[in-house]
Amino acid sequence: MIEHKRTNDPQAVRRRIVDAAYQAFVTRGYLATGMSELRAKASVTGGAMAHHFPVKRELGLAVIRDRVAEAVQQTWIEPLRVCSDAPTAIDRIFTEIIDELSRNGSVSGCPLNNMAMEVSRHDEEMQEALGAIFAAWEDALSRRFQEDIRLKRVDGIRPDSLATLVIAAYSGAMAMAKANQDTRPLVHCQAELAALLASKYA
Amino acid sequence: MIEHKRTNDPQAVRRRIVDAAYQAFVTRGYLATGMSELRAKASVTGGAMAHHFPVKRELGLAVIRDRVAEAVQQTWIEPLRVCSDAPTAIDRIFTEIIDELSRNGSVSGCPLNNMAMEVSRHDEEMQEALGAIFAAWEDALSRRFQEDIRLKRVDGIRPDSLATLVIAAYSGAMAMAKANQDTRPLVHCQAELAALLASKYA
DNA sequence: TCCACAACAGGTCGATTGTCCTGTTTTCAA
DNA sequence: TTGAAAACAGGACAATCGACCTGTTGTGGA
Repeated sequence: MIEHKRTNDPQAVRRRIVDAAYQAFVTRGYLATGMSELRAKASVTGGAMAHHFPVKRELGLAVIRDRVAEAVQQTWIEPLRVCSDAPTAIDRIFTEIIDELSRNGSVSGCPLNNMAMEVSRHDEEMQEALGAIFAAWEDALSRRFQEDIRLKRVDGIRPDSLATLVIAAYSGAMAMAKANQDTRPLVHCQAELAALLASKYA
Repeated sequence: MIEHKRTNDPQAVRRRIVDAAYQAFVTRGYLATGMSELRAKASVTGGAMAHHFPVKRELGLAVIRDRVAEAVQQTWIEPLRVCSDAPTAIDRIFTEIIDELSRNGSVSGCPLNNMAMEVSRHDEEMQEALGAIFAAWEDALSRRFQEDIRLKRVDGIRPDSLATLVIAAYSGAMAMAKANQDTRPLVHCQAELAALLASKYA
């Protein structure tokens, strides 16, 4: 008799599945990733997968709520909080991303944007979850601009629309970089945004 | 005996297929659209479909080269040519798009961006075709800025990176608008880009 | 006129998709 | 200690995917 040792660690199994799904969804895409592929990557059986995520939708929602939101939080919202002002944070974030992309050699795109582009039209609940992350992102950036205004670091800007422009430029540049595997769009946008903000900040 | 009248108009059949595929690919997505769905939409049989497009890849390539390239040409490159200067063209293009989206009530996103985000990582040939369209777009915009410099309408700008920023902002705003079905990101970016360009143009 | 081939009809094919099933093992509360 | 439910194993399931098949009809050149 072969002794089949079961791990029976539901939290760890769930984490393995969501980790594998997050990595696969943002690199290969939600639709392009099959459940069997995820089972293999996460080293879980069909039974375990079905227990934690009976349908693919729920796995997608878990990835969005747990991982994508966290990624935006760490790469954008947190740096915005700790840096001295918005332009410094934005410039640092771009540099960070460009360096990381140069290091591993391939551009997989912005996780939030990737998911949003693919699934938002198909699933209302995912659309809401993704929209909430976009809103939080814009809100954090807009509030940072407002704080800079309050601290007399800048004048004559519209925090809301400027925040939208920065996010749009970042997302768009990421999309272009992903499309032809080239970091140049990000470098260009970093330079232009820096120049734009420098002209506003004294 | 039922008389089955055959149309036998290969060009029209091909056009029907590519039209249906273009519309489906940019609204529902390339992977999410099945061949059977396209057969129904284009009202063609499996035989006709197999004759014109034996594999789905070729249909995707045809859509990119015939329709997506044409869409970018008409919505961006042509207006850039006929308007008095770049800022005017950009502002008009944004207004046009926003109006169109408000009219039909839903945002399906930028055709080029939609296709690029989904398939560029999976297929090298499609990536090249999409990259060429992006390059032509950037080139047209950059050349327009250069011409404005030559005509002494503007000074102290970097045409290349500014062109990248405009395209990235547009693509990103479209993605955000698509994600939560709201034209506001486009309106914000239009305003910010207009302000940015106005400060550069005398 | 005839024939080779393009154009099309209509159905079939294996592979893969996401989902779900029946058992077995572990956990935890009573 | 016992029983119920959670956690997991391993495979089966129908549906759908893209691809491709054989046959028929139209077309244009020799």
